[in-house]
Amino acid sequence: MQRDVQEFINRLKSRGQRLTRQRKKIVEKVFSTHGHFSAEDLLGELRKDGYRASRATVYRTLALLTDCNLLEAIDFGQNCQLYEHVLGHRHHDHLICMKCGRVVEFSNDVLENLQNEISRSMDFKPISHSLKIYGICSKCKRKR
Amino acid sequence: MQRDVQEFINRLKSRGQRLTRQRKKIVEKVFSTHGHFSAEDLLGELRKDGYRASRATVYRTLALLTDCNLLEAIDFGQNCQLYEHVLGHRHHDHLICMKCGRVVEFSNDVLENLQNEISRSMDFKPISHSLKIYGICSKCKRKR
DNA sequence: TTACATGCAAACTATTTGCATAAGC
DNA sequence: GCTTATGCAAATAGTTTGCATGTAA
Repeated sequence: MQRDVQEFINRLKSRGQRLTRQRKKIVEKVFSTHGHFSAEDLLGELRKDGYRASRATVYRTLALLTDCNLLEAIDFGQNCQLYEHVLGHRHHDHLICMKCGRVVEFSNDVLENLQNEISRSMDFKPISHSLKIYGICSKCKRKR
Repeated sequence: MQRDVQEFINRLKSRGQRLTRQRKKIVEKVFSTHGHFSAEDLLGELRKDGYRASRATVYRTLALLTDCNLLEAIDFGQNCQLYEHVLGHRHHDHLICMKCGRVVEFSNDVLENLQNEISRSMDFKPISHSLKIYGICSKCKRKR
């Protein structure tokens, strides 16, 4: 958390951009939150703290953090853009429960390597990827 | 193409729904088009043919086709919902060029099996998945 | 002091919906 | 003729933008 905030300040400086009151508050909130969150979630959290930042500034700051590679934007489809921390979190993919919406992370090196191999065999230079497996999570399976 | 249209008619009937002039025209266009297309692309194609169907009907018919499992809706992120045929097309994943936007399909059984294994090892019942690998395609690599 | 950031409200994009009218079966 | 589908225009949701004003450095 402190490290992320510090890193944000560094990257802002190196870009000649400013650390405003709003950015500071937003970034602190972003990095004290865990898991995936949306712009609207974040705005709600800020308001709950009695802090009012404009919706536009929240969106602009999320874009800035993504651009600085401190946040990753993950598209969970149709108007569902979520964000997650980058620093200290290795790359992972997602299992998404179609019943309860729960998102579970996983990572697997064999899978990563295989994807790279496949890409190369198609003369394609892989840079990043997104894998989402949809199905039924353990809790929901048991409920049936 | 004829098979898809026929299948659509069958599924409509079994649902007690009607084959309207608009649906017929839209479905013919959908299945004579290859590759990925958006609702707006489709509407444009229809208009180019001098045929005017309302935007609402195009959206409603695409949803119907998806519901009938004749089309698959693939989310290419942020306001980029594309569709592709299902019948006669085995499951595949996508390589997406970050330079030119070209989309190349691939499929790999080892990859599929591995995903299923991983899911099971996490007590998750996989139903479907979406894998997109972003990078630079062969043409764009050569251009550099 | 001056360039950059904010807040507001309006614009935008893709999509959905309510309702009167049209048309399959 | 009854019920489903269409077309329109308005609504929606999430996000972006123009511009006057505020503020960090």
